[in-house]
Amino acid sequence: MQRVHRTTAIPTQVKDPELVDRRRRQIADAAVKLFVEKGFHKTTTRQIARAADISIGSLYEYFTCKEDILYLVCDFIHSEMERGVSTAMARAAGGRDALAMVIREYFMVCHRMSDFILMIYQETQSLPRQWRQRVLENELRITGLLIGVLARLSQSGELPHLDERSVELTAHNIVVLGHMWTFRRWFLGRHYSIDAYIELQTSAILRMCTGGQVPDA
Amino acid sequence: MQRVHRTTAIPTQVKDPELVDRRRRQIADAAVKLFVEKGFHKTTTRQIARAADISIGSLYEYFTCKEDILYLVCDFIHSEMERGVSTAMARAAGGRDALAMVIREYFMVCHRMSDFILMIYQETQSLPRQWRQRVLENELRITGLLIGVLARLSQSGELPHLDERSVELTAHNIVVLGHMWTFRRWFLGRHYSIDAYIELQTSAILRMCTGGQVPDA
DNA sequence: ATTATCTATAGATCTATAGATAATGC
DNA sequence: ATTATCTATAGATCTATAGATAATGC
Repeated sequence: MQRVHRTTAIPTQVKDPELVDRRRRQIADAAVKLFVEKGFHKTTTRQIARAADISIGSLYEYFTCKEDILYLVCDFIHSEMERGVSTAMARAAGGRDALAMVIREYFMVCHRMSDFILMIYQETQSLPRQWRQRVLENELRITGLLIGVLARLSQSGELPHLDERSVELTAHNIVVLGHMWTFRRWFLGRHYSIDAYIELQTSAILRMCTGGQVPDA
Repeated sequence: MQRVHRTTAIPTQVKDPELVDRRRRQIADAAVKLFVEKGFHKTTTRQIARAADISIGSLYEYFTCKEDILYLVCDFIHSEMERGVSTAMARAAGGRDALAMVIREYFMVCHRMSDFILMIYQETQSLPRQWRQRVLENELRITGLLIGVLARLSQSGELPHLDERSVELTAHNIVVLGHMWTFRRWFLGRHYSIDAYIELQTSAILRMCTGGQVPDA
């Protein structure tokens, strides 16, 4: 329902809400491919319409401007990220090596969503002020998922106790080191497999968290 | 002379090389401000010409296309970064806590160059293939400076011995955590001063490198 | 009747250049 | 003469909309 709320924030001429959802999904699916491939500014509204298999006129019944489409695309990507990270967290939570599993699962989400994450880094600036704001809030919500996990592990003693600040910053670090695989892939991908990358980064992050105090070894 | 080589790679109609350098600098200075403010695509060549205080016709005597200007701007930024990081490394090298000083100096360069680093993240994709390649090489050269420092510290025993891979990846991590201050500044800047950020990240990175084995304490 | 869709295009750009003019050096 | 600069604009977009047409439901 969160999604419905956000989607309906974009004005439309079309009355049937179910149709609006369907067409917007169809348009966003077409647009995201083009944005990833050529970037937002080099993609024309006509190309989006053609790829979505509707006319340019219809397209403008569902959006008031091109930036709307970009916002919707970003929003879909973040929903997908959040979904991915949530289930990953659930799968990994509990048990020993919980943090290592959390990191692995999160990094795999980044790996899968590589192109989309990269696109968000590049095009967020093209959004109107208010929507950029919302995209950043989405980014923060995803970081929040990791903050939650770290806080829990820190509480339960599976990690050495970290103060609130350190938990927060560590979560941001993990998030960004996951993104790093996407925006330095032109280098990393040539020298490391995703598994090697995850393994090395996981042990680095664990050292960062535990500072050598392995909790129960 | 590296710079001259690169600059002259961009074709021009103007014969006097000293004039070419001067005008291009003047144009790049104007352009970078506009690119930071509005992005590459929303900046017009006319705006650049006006801001540089030359006519649009003259501008096209020094560049063959708009992307040339972006490339030159990126190149200047990377030169400036490299200069900053080099002198920072020199200032910090040697002595105990060498790594902590290196990190501080590097992060301060990122802080100073915040807007420009962010712009490169956003606009590198807008460059033609070959020049994007060059920008990425520049990025790698800067990372190389940190690899060099880490390798030296690791050799000299100021850090625990790290294998080649770990040195390389740690350098990338430091580089990216410096960039993180620029592209998450909308959040971090509201919660941390640059000094607090550096302090927290430095201790995190040190733990990451030493894994609790403090070398001589 | 109402809703959704389409075609055709107005209107507003923006990049890059042609051709004219001014400045410089022999 | 040569080099650098300018003005004016060709030519090629591209976004967004007006107004016509088709589909749907009463």
